[in-house]
Amino acid sequence: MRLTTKGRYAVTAMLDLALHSDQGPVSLSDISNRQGISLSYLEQLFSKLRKKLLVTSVRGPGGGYRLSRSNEDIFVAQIVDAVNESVDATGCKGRSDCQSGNTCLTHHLWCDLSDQIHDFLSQISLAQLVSRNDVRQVADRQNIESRQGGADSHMISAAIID
Amino acid sequence: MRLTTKGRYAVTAMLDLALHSDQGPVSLSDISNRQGISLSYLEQLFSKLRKKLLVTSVRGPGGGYRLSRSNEDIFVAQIVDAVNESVDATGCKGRSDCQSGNTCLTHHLWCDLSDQIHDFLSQISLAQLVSRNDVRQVADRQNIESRQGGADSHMISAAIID
DNA sequence: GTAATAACCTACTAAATTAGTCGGGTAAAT
DNA sequence: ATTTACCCGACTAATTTAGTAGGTTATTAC
Repeated sequence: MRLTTKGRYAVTAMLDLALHSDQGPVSLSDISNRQGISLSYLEQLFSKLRKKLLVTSVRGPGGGYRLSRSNEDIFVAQIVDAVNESVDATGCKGRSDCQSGNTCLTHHLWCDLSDQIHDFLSQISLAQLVSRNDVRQVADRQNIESRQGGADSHMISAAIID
Repeated sequence: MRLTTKGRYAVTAMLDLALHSDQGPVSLSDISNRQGISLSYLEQLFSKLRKKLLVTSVRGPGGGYRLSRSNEDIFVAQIVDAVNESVDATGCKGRSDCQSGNTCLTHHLWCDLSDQIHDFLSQISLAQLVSRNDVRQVADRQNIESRQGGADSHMISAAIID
């Protein structure tokens, strides 16, 4: 089971895309600025997201990425699966060969847990996240920050206050 | 969020302990043989389990480890917490400082997921696992194997068959 | 057509973590 | 006294993460 920044970044970036989808294609440098994620790293993640048909790209000036389908039809589990290989909690990827060829004592427990996590993340769509209050609040803050010049501008103000 | 072999080994070992608790203290070398986990690695894990008061130790010949309380009062979440630091899915460990001091866009989502996982694993006791059919079947196989001489004896038989 | 933009691609790298190993101790039973 | 088995710290190889670097290709604006 691995859920690290890779999966978290991917979901955050996709949510950013969903939040700004009314403004035409969103460039990775915009996402990088707003979310504080390295541009090159985003490129790697979006390469995978594109191959899994979650986004489409538009090249050239004014280009960027778009969600390949509606907000409501993209689920967190799909995004995490696209960049992590899976949210599998077993060590044997469900093959039941965890103890040198045989099923280990706790195999079924980890299968149950995997199902639990997958079900949970499969039920949450980008549309649901967009409409959440906590998400809207953070998004509003980020929009103000990025208009003032970059994701870390609050750090500078903090330094000035000090 | 990390759930790797460390946590899985710990739960497997604790379940082995629960399954053989009627036979007095269980030595780590017994667990190592039955479960195919390195002895030195088990020692590290049990050092943490002991510090978290999940097991008690008996030194000297015939010694080993015992569960510190009843089957029914030890839960999978406690075991995983004892060896991993936590099953937290956020990157900021709940501190809400995920984006250079501020809350990141998906912070609350990962909090919800963490709660979900923790609730699930908190409800499963060792006693419940011991009474599961899938666990009993694997345990029976392991008992036969270990009487025949080690956890990997089936590998040898397989080699002979080849 | 040229310059700018931004996607696309491959390869490399530093840091962290995992999953161990190794070599010694120390307490208790025979 | 010797064996058993817990206890402890340091070390290590392999893997993964997170990010960098340096380019190429497609598209738009001038």
